Amino acid sequence: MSTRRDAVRDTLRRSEGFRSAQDVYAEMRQHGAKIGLTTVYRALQALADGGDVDVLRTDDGESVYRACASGDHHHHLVCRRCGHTVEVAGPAVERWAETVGSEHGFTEITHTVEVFGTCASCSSSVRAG
Amino acid sequence: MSTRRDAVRDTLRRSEGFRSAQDVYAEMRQHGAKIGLTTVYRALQALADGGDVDVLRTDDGESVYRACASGDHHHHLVCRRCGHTVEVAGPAVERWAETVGSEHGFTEITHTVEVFGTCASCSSSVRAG
DNA sequence: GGGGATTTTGACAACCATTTTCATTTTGGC
DNA sequence: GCCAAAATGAAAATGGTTGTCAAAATCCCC
Repeated sequence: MSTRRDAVRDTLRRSEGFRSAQDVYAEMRQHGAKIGLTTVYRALQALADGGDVDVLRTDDGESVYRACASGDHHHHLVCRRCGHTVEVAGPAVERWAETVGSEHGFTEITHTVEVFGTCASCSSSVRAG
Repeated sequence: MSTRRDAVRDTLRRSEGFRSAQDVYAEMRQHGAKIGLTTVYRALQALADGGDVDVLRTDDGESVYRACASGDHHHHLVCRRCGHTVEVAGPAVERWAETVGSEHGFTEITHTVEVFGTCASCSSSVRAG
């Protein structure tokens, strides 16, 4: 009985980058899906809790979601113009975080790492335009 | 005429970790300062724009501010229990972000890195309590 | 299938940090 | 002192997100 949740996940999978709850809702409605905003929020949360999608916060405080290919721990390289996202691994960063944390006596160390930039196609279209 | 702004900065300096705008406002009022919430927000923004304070977002979307000792680029090791914060440098991370970005054709690369953990005194008080 | 308990759904209201508005106060220049 | 420009702050607006609660769908045991 998770038709709705599956629909939300599918919508997310079809997207290249991170999408907000409101985005997902609008897109689903546009495609004729009969679903409420509340349910989209709940589905997104459940998906995030279950580790099926990754969440991050934009600079203006919106939560954005993405169905990632890898279930393993990874980070994101996000185009700040078009939102195109590449999943990247960073073993060096993992080790660094762990080291710097324990050097200062911290335990149960976690970290957030996101890399932003302008992707190749966006920088060429800027030059062209 | 930046008495207010200076007062906000001073309040921030007296804090160990990151504080929200509402925190700063409440504390200033408690100490008898005559200042409005709007002004605290404005001062915090100006300070952040000028690079005098660092900003980050909590998991629940609140913006929190900190007057950092170093004006240079650095990251934070934050205790998730008491908020105690240590400024850390990560040259390896800087290089990694730059490398991973250009490998994928991205330019104008920036990054956000935060490390969370439980600090020594918090983990010992948990064991004791 | 039937019936009742349980879960899911979604329209709407409530929340709450943050921003905007706008009238008042303060400041700086002369 | 006087005026224009900037700063201030109380109150209202904003907007993403969450809570409420009644209706609808689903499950489960018979």
